[in-house]
Amino acid sequence: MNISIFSYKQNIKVDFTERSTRIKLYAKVNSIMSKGQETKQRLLDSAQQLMYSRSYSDVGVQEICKDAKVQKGSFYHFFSSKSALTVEVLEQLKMQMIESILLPAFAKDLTPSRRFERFIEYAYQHQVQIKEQYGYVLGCPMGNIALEMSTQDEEIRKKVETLFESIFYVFVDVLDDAKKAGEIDQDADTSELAQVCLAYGEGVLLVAKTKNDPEVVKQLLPYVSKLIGFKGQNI
Amino acid sequence: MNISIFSYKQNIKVDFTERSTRIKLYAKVNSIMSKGQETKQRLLDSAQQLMYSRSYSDVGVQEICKDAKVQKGSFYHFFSSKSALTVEVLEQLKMQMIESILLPAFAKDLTPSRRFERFIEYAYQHQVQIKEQYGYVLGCPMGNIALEMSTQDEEIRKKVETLFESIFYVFVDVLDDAKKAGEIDQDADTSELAQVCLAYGEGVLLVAKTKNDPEVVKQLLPYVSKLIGFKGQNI
DNA sequence: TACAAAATAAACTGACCAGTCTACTATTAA
DNA sequence: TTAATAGTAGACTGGTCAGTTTATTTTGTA
Repeated sequence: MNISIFSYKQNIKVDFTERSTRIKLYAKVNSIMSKGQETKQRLLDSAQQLMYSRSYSDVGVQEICKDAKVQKGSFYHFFSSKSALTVEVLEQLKMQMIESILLPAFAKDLTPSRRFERFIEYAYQHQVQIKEQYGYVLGCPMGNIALEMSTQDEEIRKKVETLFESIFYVFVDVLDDAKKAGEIDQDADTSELAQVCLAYGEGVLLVAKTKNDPEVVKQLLPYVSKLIGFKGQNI
Repeated sequence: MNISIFSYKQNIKVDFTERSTRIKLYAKVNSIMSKGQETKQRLLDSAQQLMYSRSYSDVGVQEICKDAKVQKGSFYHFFSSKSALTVEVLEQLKMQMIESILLPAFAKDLTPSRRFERFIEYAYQHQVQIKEQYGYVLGCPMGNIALEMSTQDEEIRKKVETLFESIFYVFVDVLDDAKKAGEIDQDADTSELAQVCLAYGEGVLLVAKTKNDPEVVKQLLPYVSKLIGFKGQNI
């Protein structure tokens, strides 16, 4: 139950709060992690796993502790509340998402439009794997929590909002590249297009989860190129 | 707490399970409703309101009963479970959505592309009103429940899936009209485009809810025309 | 008016909720 | 070695959860 959904490297911090997508790496070796930090990490991993496969409300602190083999006293030693834990889970989720999907997909070895194609393939493969593993398409872990918790927990809502911003900057970066490469209109509003891409991606994952069918991702996500307006392309 | 979110007319059944969007009206006067049926309706309305403004899990049977001024015994007289109630709430939600937004927006007095513009305006105005009323953008009540419950309650997931199908048929209908009118490509796959529209709409509402900002709807939803590929249009 | 069915009231399960508390045991640094 | 700090253990709180049960009242119909 503690295998991470994304392949996960410890303690790599990526800063997307600046528009430039410079990456800062604070390399730390796993073995340096103290016993306490390992316990905390187990709690974060269990919580992430359980909440993603079910929901925030359906997973209790007790169950997270049991899964992580940690006592309740320890839980509240590391986290002030379930909500505070969730905010940290979301941060971890963002790092994993950027590292294991966005950065590889949008690496600059291909043309911007090809990067999008690779992104679509990764997103599809990811949902296929999730369905094999859990029996359900789980969609986007951030979108899921956002819709469930936005009206109930302002800290969580804000956190998801900033996560979306981080992803947004990744899209802006590729779209700016596309503009430079002449793949899209010179007067395209890349900032607005990035928001559009994010929204469409979330929507496709929502529908895929509802239908419990990863093929929805494969079928619908390519339409993102229409949204962006890549020149000379028919999906 | 019992004022419906959508203006609601009783007992009008719209059949969108057939691709033709013929409407069957079973007109029933309110006063014919028996006292028991009124109680049931109060439970449905309270549940809809409370679950939309918060979430499925955060609203308990007890709270629904209190809001509807109904005793727990009565609740379980009308509904076999909270899940069964929710399925009926979803059905009611679909009817209201079709009646108060989709049918008026996509009425055939305008060209298909103009109907979409009207739809966007309605969707935007609706979220503005919701935010005024609750202090929060609540997004799509079906999408919300879908993401929260799809992996936990198969009946609810299936119900949302069929609701999405009903909405899908409405979109197919307009898109077919657009094809006939020559507003889109003659070889456009209207069925696939309808799915794309649905996904994008859900995505935009998800982002709007996350940012708690109805303006997101106004800004992003118009891009749907790019997705559809209306000829000679720049958003 | 009589009677069955529909509806309501309210107390009651047993399980679980997030979070607290106190006592205990490692770990670290002086 | 000592003392402080970090981490762990697990019982416990008051409250809520979905759902049950039994008795009673209201309603429609014959």
